[in-house]
Amino acid sequence: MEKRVRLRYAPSPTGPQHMGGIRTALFSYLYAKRHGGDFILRSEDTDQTRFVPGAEEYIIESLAWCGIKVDEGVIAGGPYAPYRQSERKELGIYKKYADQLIASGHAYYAFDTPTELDEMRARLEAAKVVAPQYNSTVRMSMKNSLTLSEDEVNAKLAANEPYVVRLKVPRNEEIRFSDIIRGWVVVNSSTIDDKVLLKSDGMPTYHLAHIVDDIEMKITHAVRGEEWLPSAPAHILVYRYLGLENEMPLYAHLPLLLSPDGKGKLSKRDGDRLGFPTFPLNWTDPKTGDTSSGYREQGYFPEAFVNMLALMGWNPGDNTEIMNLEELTSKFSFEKVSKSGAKFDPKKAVWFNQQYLRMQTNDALALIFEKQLAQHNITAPHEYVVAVCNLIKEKVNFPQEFWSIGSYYFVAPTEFDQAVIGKRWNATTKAYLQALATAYEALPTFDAASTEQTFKEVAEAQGLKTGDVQQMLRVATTGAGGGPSLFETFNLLGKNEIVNRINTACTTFALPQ
RNA sequence: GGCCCGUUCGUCUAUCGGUUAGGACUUCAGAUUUUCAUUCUGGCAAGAGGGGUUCGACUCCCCUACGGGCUACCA
Repeated sequence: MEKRVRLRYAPSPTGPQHMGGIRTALFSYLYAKRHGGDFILRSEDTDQTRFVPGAEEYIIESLAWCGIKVDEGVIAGGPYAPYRQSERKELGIYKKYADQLIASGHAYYAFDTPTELDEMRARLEAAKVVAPQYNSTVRMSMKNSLTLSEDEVNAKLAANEPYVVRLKVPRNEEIRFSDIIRGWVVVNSSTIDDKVLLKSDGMPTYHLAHIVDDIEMKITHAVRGEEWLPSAPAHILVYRYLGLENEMPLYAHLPLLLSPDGKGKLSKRDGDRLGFPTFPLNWTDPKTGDTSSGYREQGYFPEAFVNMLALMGWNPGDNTEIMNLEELTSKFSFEKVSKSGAKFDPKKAVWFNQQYLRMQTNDALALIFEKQLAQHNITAPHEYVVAVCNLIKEKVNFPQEFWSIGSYYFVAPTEFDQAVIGKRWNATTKAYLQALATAYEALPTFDAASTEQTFKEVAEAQGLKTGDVQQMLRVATTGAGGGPSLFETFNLLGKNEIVNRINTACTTFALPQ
C-alpha cells in the first residue's frame, strides 16, 4: 500500500516569514494536495532566545490569506499534537532519540564551555587548519565523553554540569543521498562537523528536532530551502544511526529567491531599498515598533501573490502563467522545479496583480472602492460605484489607486493638471468651453453619445479641431490630463455637474498674459 | 579559505542529442483610442569560456570562470 503523502511547513517563530518561506509552504501544500495528502504546520521554536511574540500568529494568518489550508498543526491541532517543539520537548522524545544515539556510540556528551570553544577555533585558525570545526580530529582534544573517563563523565552529569550532545561524525566516509530536485549529492563526512543535537538547556537543535518530528509525524517529503543542503548529509547520518533510513522522508531542497539586483538572497533590506514588500502581511516589530510592508496591505490579491510565488522556480511545462490555487495544485510537480536561484522581479509581481484585478467583477471592485469612499465620508449608490469601477479598472494595478484616480466621480476636482492648462488654456479654449457649457445646458438627453456629438459640433462651429480642446475639457471637468472615456464619464456625472464644472473652470482659471 | 549547489534573452523560464532556440515581464516602434491608460501588431534581446564524447550538443563528461549557499549550543 502506498504511504499517505504528508508534508509539513516548519518555520521558526523568530519574526515574520518572508515570501521565500511562504513559497516553501506553498510548494509543500501543492504537492500534498496534488497527491491527496496532508499539509502540516509545525512550529520549530527551539531557540528560546530568538522567540518573537506574534510570529506564530503571523505565519498562520499569512497562510490563511494565501488560501493555504493547514490540515493539522499549531492551532489546528491533530493526531500528532502538540505541534510546537517547545511543547514536544516535554514529551521527552528528543532526549529519548539522543540517548539512543549515545547508547549506540553515535553521539557523545560534550562539556566544553563557550570560551573553550572560542579558544579551540582561534587555535585552529592560527594553525591555518583548512576547515576549523569541532570534528573527528578536534574532538579528541576537547572535554567530552570520548576523552574523559566514564567516572568523570558520570560525576559531571551528577553534578548537573552543563553539557551538549554531539553527533559523532565519522572521518572520511562518503555520504550520498538523492534529493528530489537535485539528484544525487555526494559529500565526504570529513567536511561535516560534530553537530550539536541537544543543547545545554535541554532543547534539541534543528538537526535533531526536525528529524525526530518528521519521523514521529510520518512526514514523507521534507521541503526546505537550499541553505540546508550542506547540513543534509549530517541529517542522513542521524537517520542512519537511528536505524530509520528506510523511513526517512524524501528531501527537496528548493532554489533560493534572490535579490533583484543580484546581491545574494532576497532579504527585507532589498525590499526596503528597492521599494517592494518582502513579507506577505504587514509586520510591526514588537521591540522597535518598525513596520515592514506586506503584499496584502500593498493591495495585492492573494491569488496574484500565490500565482507569482509559484512561478518563481517552478513552471507547469507549458506557457500557462495565470493559474489559481486549484490549477496550481493540479499541475504541480517537483520535476519542474528548477535548480538555480530565481531573482525576484517586482515589476512582474505588479503585472500579476494587474491581471487579477481585471479578473475581478465590477461588483467586487465596487465593494473595495466603497471602503475607500467611506474613509472620505462619501456614500454613493452601489450601482454608481460599480459603473465607475467598470470605467477605471483598466487604468490601475492596485485597488487603492481607485481613489487617487477616480475621486472626481464623487467630488468636484480641486486640483488641476497645470501642465495641460499652461499649454492649452487661452482665450480660444475658454470661449469654446463657455459655448460648450451653453450647448450642454440645452441638451434634452445627456448621455455619452449626445455629449460627444455636441462636443464635436461646437468645435466645428468655432473652427477648432477636437484635438485642440478635448484635453482642456477633460482637465476642466476632472482635473486630470488623462483618464477613461470622457463622454462615458460625463454620462455618469450628469448634466448639472458637468455644466457647473465647466463654468467653474472658466471663471477660476487665469488666462495667460 | 574550505565544502556544497548552480550557470539559456536585462529578468522569470521552455527545450529532456537533430528547433529559424519558444513564451512571459521589461523595453522600443507602429496601429487603435481625437489625450493618458488599455488593447492589437511588430522589433531588439540568450545557450559563460575551453576541451572532450557523438554523424550531430544548449542538452552528456571534464576543466576554468562567474554566481549563490553553508561554514553557531540560529534556524
